[in-house]
Amino acid sequence: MVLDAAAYRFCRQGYAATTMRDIASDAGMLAGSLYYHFKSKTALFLAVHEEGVRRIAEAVDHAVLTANQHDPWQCLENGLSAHLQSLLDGGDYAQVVIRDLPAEEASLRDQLIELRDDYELRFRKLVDALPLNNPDDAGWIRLMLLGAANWSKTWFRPNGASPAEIAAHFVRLLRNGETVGTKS
Amino acid sequence: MVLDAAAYRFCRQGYAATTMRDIASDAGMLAGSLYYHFKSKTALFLAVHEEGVRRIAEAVDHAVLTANQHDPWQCLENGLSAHLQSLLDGGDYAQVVIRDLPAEEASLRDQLIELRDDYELRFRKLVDALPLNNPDDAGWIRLMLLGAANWSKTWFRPNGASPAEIAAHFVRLLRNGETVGTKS
DNA sequence: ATATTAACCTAACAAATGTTTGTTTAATGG
DNA sequence: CCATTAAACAAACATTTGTTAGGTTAATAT
Repeated sequence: MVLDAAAYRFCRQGYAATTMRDIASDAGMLAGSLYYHFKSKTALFLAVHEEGVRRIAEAVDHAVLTANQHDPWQCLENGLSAHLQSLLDGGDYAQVVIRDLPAEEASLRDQLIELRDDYELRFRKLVDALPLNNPDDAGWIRLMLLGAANWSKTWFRPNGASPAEIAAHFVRLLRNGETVGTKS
Repeated sequence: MVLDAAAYRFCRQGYAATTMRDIASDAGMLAGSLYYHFKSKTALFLAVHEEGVRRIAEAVDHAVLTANQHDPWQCLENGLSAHLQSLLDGGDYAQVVIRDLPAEEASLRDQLIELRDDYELRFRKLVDALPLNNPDDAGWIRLMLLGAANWSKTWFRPNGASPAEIAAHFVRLLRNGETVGTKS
């Protein structure tokens, strides 16, 4: 399928380094034929990006819903685990969302950033639900977790720790220092 | 200067989207003239990258040396602060190191990754010097801090928290949970 | 004064780029 | 069986790309 081929290439080469002929070749057709499905290269990239955000969001929402609702830290860990899983072995679509945004057209850039912000709103909620010693730390915890998670694609190796394990470690390190004094 | 112009463009547009004519124009000359100074586009990029690593490494080394040598956490925070400062308001060179690596030529990629690994060795040492409850956490702490730091260029705003403040928050959140029980 | 060299220009090169146009094929519905 | 439409092709288009080759200028050293 065309979108799959585009995701494959955009994921590995980035936007600028990917040519319409690359994508067409992978999809088993010629470059011109792509314009029957998408009206431009940027439109094709936007479609891949949207599908990527949709998939990650779906995975995270599902993971959070089925989490232990009585432990906000566990909810957060489940969400982060789903985020990492989508990113690290969730196929090409998810990684395109994290890769470099094409800086050329400002309007496209703004659209992509808006998509990403909408998505990250989920983690804002998850972190705000935590019982923190200092509620002002919520923002820092969110930035730390998402940053560390998104950067993990640079050092992740399939034979190392699994996405779920990584999420557990990250959340645990922050939880130890922020657990409120309710030893029940 | 040619290298400055290259850093400027590579930083903002990435490798593939930057043309030799872009760089030449900013440097006040024509595209062909660049080949007097550098033998190819990749050589030019490599030079920018090397200079970027050199600058960050220098900043971090200096910050760690002048830190309070009796507090490993403070040393780490100073190092991270210098790292963030280089990245966020340290000019274009530093950011090129963090931006996307050109995936095209594998040999170039490997060279760049090696440069980055050499640099990150400093933080491996800084984290290994920490008095941790569980020494196995050293690796996770390093990955978390560097990941969160490198990702900060996507959300950093000059009118918000300063690089030094960001570093302090990040280190504090981890320190609270990992302080060994020596209350002296 | 002459030779040398650094630094840049001019002009072109072949290849690659996103995109358009007109045409063909294959499937589908009446 | 025929009309319609989806989906692809073939071939070109105008630019843009990295790169090369040879010429020009100004400074420097001998």
